[in-house]
Amino acid sequence: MGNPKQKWTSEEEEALRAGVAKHGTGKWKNIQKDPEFNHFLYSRSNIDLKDKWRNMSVSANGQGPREKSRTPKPKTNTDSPATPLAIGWTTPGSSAPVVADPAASTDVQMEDSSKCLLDGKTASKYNAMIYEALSTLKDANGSDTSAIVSFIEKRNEVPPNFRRLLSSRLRRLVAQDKLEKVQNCYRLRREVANGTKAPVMKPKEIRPRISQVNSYLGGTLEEAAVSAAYKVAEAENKSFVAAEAVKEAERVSKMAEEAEAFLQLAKEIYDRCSRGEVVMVA
DNA sequence: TATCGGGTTATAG
DNA sequence: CTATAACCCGATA
Repeated sequence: MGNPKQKWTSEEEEALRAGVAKHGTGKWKNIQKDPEFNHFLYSRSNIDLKDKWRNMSVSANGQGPREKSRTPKPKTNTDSPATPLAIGWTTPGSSAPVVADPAASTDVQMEDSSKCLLDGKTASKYNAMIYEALSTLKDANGSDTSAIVSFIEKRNEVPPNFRRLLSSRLRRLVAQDKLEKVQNCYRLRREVANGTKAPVMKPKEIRPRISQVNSYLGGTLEEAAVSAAYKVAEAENKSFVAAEAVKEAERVSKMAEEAEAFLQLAKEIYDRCSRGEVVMVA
């Protein structure tokens, strides 16, 4: 009766992946409680996390462990091309060298203005910091930029132009209805009472992109496997290494989504510049 | 209590 | 119909 089966959003999947990378597999309750991920996973139980992780592992493996003896699928796998791709993973809080991405062609046609913007990984890292900050300093009216900056600066090493960077992120999140802005303060916005689903965007929109990206990469397994192995080192799970490598592919699709939004921001800045306004871009 | 693995139901193709 | 994703349940430490 009251079970319309709530599908997992990509934000939730991302949070789960990050959580596993941070805490390790099996620490489902820890991940769920972690303030860094709770904002995404508050509506999921630790059991849900476990089940979801199992499902993701299965689909990443091609076939699998979770199948007794059904129709054997001699599916001709779609792995052939090889495109160089660098994958760098940094857990929030530790400063590790982030490998610069080779100007991922996200198919968006625009003359220039591809530089000076964040890549997907960095962006979601900052997003996580923002959520952590806002959920920790629980201010009913929200927190202003300065408060957020100082909170994050206390816990993480941040670049010198971080304040400006943060402003961009905040504006982005507000535009996505993830945050609420009242006067100069920002505060979390959790979507309550989701009848069938209250998505800010339909997953159908980005699905095609995923296949697009999937074909874009392919022979990145060497690089990906290395970083993936590092990522789940504490999880010491042998079969998951390959699975994680594939997971990185889906992560790239997030980048496409982010890039799209950044374009919007860039446009805005360009707009203001052409209007004679002086905009500093660090 | 949290985790795990098998089982069940809902949904997409 | 089948295959898969989300959810459920009992066993176990």
